[in-house]
Amino acid sequence: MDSDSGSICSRSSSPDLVVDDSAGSFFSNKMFQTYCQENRADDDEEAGRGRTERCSGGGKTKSRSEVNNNEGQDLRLKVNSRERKRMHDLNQAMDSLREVMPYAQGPSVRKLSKISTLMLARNYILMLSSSLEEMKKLVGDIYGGGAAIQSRTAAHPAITPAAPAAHLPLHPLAQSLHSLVASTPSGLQHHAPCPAAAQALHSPPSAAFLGFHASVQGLLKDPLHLASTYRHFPGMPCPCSLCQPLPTTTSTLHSLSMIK
DNA sequence: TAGGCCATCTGGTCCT
DNA sequence: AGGACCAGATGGCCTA
Repeated sequence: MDSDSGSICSRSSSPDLVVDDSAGSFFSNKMFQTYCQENRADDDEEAGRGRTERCSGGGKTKSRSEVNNNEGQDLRLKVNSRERKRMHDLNQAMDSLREVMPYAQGPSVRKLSKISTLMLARNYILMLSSSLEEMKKLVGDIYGGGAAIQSRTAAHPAITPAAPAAHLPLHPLAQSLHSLVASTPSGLQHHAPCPAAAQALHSPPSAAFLGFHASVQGLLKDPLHLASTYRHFPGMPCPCSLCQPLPTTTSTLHSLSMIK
């Protein structure tokens, strides 16, 4: 009935957002489409009837007030439908964000709440950023002196720049990266409760190098109850609030203040 | 049963 | 004027 209702699930208000329909998020796409098909008609009709009296002219000529009433009603329905669709788009975006977050996804794991998803994503980005910075430093340390490497390779032709790791002790970050690369997709299934088991699974040097402080972790509260729903990847830095690095920078201080 | 989370409606504000 | 965005209110569902 509503002219707008047919397009509820079809268009995204954010054109640059790509949502993968094949991905198996909880309330994304399939469930939502089913929901739309089942409730579309009822929603719009009930929404109108529930709040504003519907004028049933019964085929007779409608008075001006009735026409205005119907127009206002239609407008209200259209606005409601748009708002509903906007929120659905927002939820789809939230689902697509959940899909790329490092937490267990499946029928047996409860979906992250919106606030948890956002805060987890923020912590994850911060963690990746710091890891990237550390990696840059590491690369700078290893390859920084190009001349030094040249002279080294000249003195020892067997040592090539392509294979420095074979002769240098692995940096802790490199170790953690190795474990990252080595983790298979099946390894992406979380299996360790936070944070003690995660600490046991992390190789101690890499965990320490990435700034995870178990003694402090134990003291931190988890206001979002992430620990109950969030499980950790083996060998992977954890972005959850329990495993956050110490607030040594202003950004992390901000993150802590954001956690209330 | 209380509290958390969510979907929806609604009115207001801002922008094009 | 119409649409997007936002926040408050409300009610339903689920879990501890």
